[in-house]
Amino acid sequence: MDPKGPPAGPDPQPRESYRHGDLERALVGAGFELARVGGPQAVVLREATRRVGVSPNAAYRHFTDRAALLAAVCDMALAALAVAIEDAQAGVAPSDDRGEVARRRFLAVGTGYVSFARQEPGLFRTAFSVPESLDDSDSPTRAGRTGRSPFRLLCAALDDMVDARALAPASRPGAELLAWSAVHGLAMLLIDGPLRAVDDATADAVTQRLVEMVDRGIAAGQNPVDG
Amino acid sequence: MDPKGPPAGPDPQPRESYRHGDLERALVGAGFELARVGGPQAVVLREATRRVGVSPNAAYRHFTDRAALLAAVCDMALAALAVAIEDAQAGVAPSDDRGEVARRRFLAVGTGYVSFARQEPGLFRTAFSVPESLDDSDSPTRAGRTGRSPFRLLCAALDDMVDARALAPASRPGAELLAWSAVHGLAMLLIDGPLRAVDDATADAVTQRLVEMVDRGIAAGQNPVDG
DNA sequence: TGTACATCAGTGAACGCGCGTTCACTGATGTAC
DNA sequence: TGTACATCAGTGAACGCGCGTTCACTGATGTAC
Repeated sequence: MDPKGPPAGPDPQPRESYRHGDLERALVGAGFELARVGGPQAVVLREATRRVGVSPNAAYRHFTDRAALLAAVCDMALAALAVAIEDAQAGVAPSDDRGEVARRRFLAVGTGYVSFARQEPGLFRTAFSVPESLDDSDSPTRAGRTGRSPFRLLCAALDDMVDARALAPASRPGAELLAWSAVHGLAMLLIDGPLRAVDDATADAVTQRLVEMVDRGIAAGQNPVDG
Repeated sequence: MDPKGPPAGPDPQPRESYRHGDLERALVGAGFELARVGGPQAVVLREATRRVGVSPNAAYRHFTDRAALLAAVCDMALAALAVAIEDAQAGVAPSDDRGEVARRRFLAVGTGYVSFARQEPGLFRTAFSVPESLDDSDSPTRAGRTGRSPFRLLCAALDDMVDARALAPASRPGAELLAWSAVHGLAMLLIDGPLRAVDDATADAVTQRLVEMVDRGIAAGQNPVDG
């Protein structure tokens, strides 16, 4: 509740709010909680300062404006998504069949993605609220434990499938966009759209079918994949 | 610019704004234009009344609050999307191969959907901004020329494929969700996401690949489709 | 056909709200001597 | 080790904005007699 900053002062009693210590990080954290509950719209500069116990204008020492704060929160949400994907991938059982492992790790990107969207819809919406190119998305602030952004995790999984001969090299270019579209669309329909009311079991079943559809359909038409 | 209402008055000069005639429709129309430019957030009640040339509170004669106006605009956006899909389907060349026609009409749902999203991103976002179940989406205000909502057009296209033996009956249940997810996700990535900067040719190519992926992948794994 | 009247779609003014942002300031901190 | 001082992260008050919404009202319209 009261995390000490790096310079561990010899001061036992709370120093009120003056000279906060790490206000920037605290504001991003407060914004992250706001985003978790209410999505990007809920990331209100004044409310973030209120929660940290600081006057509204103090935020301007660390962010040029509200958009800069939101961008920082967005990066944090992307990092949380990346961790969720990594966790899902970590659950893939090892096997001697290298191709099968690569395929399962690829499917885990999709299931982890959708499951994060369902568990943290506010963060998910926030992660995609700042319209920036995700091509240069390898900023460490947007990455998970392996230092990869969600997009890079997807690309790596596809590359591994090619390496393991579970996907024809001819099918690889652009495949990340197809897979991403499918999974992203399902996530949106589940959290904001007509499927937002379905129970977990149904959502899981649809997700499973979807990632299998992608797996089947991603192979280029004229080049059947060697299994 | 000055469309006469149904009761064609014998009054040649504009009657200013008093007794508007069809203020409800005019407000929805103004809201529609606002949504077209700026999405659901831009549907501001005061701005709509301003454009119609009426005092802000006049809107409350026809809508209980802003949310009601937005819902009406949302329905209109859904109807516009339905028309776009119908137009795309109308472009499918006739053929003796009934299965091929059914498949092409199915693919046209996807291409029409994505192309509408690209051409009218504000309306597209607005169409999905009001979180309501789309299962009961056959309200005429949300339908296109054939009286079907976008979701119903998709379902009908899939049903036709089954009828024409272009899709195995076992693959039909739930297929609409898989197809919709893929196409919806691509639309979102193209208008709000990392693909918003790509040129038309690239967008069309990715769209084409995506709908083909869906077409290939939608067949249930254990039941290969007879084609 | 003419008149009295109820209806109700509009007006004009005002409200409270919370926002983002700016201003001049204050006082604890760390450094140079 | 002690002191003067520059730095700069915070304060407190205020701004203008545009929003959604409510109030008491007004006056054109259509209807009953």
